[in-house]
Amino acid sequence: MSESSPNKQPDLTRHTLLEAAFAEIHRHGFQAASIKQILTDTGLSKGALYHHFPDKKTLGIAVVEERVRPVLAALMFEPLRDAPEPLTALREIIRAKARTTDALGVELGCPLNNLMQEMSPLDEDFRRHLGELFEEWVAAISDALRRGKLAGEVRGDVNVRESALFIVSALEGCVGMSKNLQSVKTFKSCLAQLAGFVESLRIAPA
Amino acid sequence: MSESSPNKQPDLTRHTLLEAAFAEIHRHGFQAASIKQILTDTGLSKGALYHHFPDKKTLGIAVVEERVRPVLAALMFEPLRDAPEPLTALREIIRAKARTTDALGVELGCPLNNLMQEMSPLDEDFRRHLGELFEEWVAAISDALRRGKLAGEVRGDVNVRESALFIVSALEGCVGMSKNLQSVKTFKSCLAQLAGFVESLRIAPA
Amino acid sequence: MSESSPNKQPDLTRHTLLEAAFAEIHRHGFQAASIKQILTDTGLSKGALYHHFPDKKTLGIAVVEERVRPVLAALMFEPLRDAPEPLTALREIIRAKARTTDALGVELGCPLNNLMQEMSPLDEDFRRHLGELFEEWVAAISDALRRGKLAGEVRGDVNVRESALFIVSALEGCVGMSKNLQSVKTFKSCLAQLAGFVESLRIAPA
Amino acid sequence: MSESSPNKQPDLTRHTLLEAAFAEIHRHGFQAASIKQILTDTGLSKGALYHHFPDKKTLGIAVVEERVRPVLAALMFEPLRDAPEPLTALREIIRAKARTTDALGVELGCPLNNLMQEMSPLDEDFRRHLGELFEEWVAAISDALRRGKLAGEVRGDVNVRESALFIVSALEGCVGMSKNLQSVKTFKSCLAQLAGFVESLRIAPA
DNA sequence: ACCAACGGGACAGCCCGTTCCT
DNA sequence: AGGAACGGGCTGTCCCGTTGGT
Repeated sequence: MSESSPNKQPDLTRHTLLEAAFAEIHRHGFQAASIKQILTDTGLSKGALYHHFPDKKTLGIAVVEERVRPVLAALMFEPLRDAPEPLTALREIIRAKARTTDALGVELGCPLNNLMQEMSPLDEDFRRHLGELFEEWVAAISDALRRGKLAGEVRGDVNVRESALFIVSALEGCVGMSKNLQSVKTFKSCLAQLAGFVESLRIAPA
Repeated sequence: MSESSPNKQPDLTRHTLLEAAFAEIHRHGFQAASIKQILTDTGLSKGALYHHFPDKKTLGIAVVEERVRPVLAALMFEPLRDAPEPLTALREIIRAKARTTDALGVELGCPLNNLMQEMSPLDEDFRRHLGELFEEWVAAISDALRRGKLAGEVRGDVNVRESALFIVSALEGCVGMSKNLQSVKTFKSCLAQLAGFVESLRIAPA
Repeated sequence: MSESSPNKQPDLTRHTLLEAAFAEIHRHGFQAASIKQILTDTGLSKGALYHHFPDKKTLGIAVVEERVRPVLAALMFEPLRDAPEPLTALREIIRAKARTTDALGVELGCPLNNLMQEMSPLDEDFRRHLGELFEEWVAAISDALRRGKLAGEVRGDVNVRESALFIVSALEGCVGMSKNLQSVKTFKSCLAQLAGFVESLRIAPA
Repeated sequence: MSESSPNKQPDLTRHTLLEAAFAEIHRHGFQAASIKQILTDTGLSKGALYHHFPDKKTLGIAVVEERVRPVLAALMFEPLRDAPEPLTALREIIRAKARTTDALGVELGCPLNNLMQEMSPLDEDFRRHLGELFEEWVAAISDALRRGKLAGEVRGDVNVRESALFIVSALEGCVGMSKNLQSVKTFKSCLAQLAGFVESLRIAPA
């Protein structure tokens, strides 16, 4: 007790900032994201923000690591980790994505993809962090396909790494396309094609 | 004080501005593109630019219409127009893209895709112009697949529109992915997968 | 014949410019008046304007001399010139002003007054031209009062010059006040008071 | 890089800005008032100003409310408030105004009147704030005249509201006129006429 | 007499980061 | 830990005037 006036929950403040920064960046991109807007949204002040993050760039990278990564992991990596039928699991993830995406999701697109598109050519640090996350994603799918082969689910002639790369690329392409067309419907039909591609990797049932 | 003299080739000035604006936008995105930089690059003045374009946005849209569109048409639309074997032509376009793309092309990505990712959620006018161009692209491929069906080149059960959408989406996804990874090699292997998908639409040879 | 392409009616062009400049200055003041807007309104180009007027300031002074002065003379000076009963004529001018002024007249105020308020402290040339016009006005009323004295219409103890100054000042004050309040009604009641003041200069009827 | 230190007296900074803005606006009008000049005059920075006022317009209105209004109240409203002989007090205010006005006062005119002339037709917010202040002034004089009637100082047939309107209008007209002619002398003789008008409202002494 | 093209400067708005204080 | 005050720079817009041509 009698800890003086400062906030007792610095972690909460940090979390609040991260969340608002994520939303602002998601909406406007990193460069156009306004520090002032984040502050207004949170009701905090410059002092709070610059106490937790030395500058805007560090904040941005923290958003990637602490906000984007966990969500991606929960949605894309975990479900594949121990799936007994990895290929089927992958297909179901894609179908789930198609089902759960709504107008807002289509409007703003994938945060990871947005940031990569914008920042990769501009800043090496951003590129490294984003690239690592992307590689993890590809690796998760590669692993799934590899395990699928061992389980007799995936065709033996499939190039695991290249297929995984293509799947992620095509998925991001579908998100981007639907963002531009602002159409949930085309997003779903596009993902259906991707699910078809995934199925084409399966060993034909006797 | 002004020692200048009116240009006899205003169209050239306009073209010069468009070209420099394209390069600047391609490198930094539209919002971060600097008018001043464009002026420095071209050696022209504020007055010159303001004479040809009322504001930055109009300049940006002019870049889309007068600089991005023609290139895209030449590379992607024209070769499909009268091809006797449309599916093969499409596959060759993809392969050609893979061959001709170098480090710079990978570094900056596809101008159309970049602009769509950045501007579609922010500005309705941009979205409309970019969306139209995108739709033309999809239509060009749809037509090709349709003609391929009539020519007995494409399988009858192929959903023409959906396939075309997916092909363009995946292509843009591949470009974006390689931009992020800054890797020409992965770009090519990713396009190879796409070429494989295209081939999967072909009627199996007897 | 065969006079080549230039406009056959340069005076018309000049007049057109003067008229548009008057309107633009009336609406926004001299400094905020936009050359470009005048050009847009007239459909003419920079070349035309700068052929007839060396710069914006000269244009502004020409508006005063060639557009404001004649109107003021017709409305305020002429009716007093040869009036047999000058004081009554003056009162009638004020009443006529009250009758004929509508919402638009109240909205923008008196062009002469507006320009004097804005430009007198800023530019000596403007001040001189506007001051001369103002003095003419005062002189016209002074003359009327003087002639009214000789005709036994105006009291002998009236300070002719001071009264004239006050009448013009109060008139401009009424215009300005009503412009601010955007009220035609108060303009009229204010002018009624002024008419009352003018009447107070009359010799009391026996 | 910044070697600055936060001010301990933010109110002083705000006051300084307001004062400099008042002077700049008084001299050049609102639209032509230069933010940069205000900053130079005060030795403050863009950031300081932007911290206290969101934009130029807000600054301008704050000048009206916090700088113009109090002065006007002290000079024009207060002396009338509890005066036992309101009409005499009003006359004395006018005479005092004539005595205390010097070349500078004549050169720049009345801040309230200047702003009303310039901004009323251009901006509704300005018009509202300025109009309210103006109405307060008219109300102060109306009250005085009304109380004068009760005290047997003012004639019973005087239209209180209209007379008050006219007095303020004529006063502003006199200020404007003298500003244009840059003449202190004519200002005083003009005010003398106004004082005469005020006296004409008095009940003739038995 | 009139025009398109262009020069160059100024302005308000906005932004990110820093410093002192509590 | 958090807040208010402030620095200083940059951007797009816009504007007035000039020049070679027709």
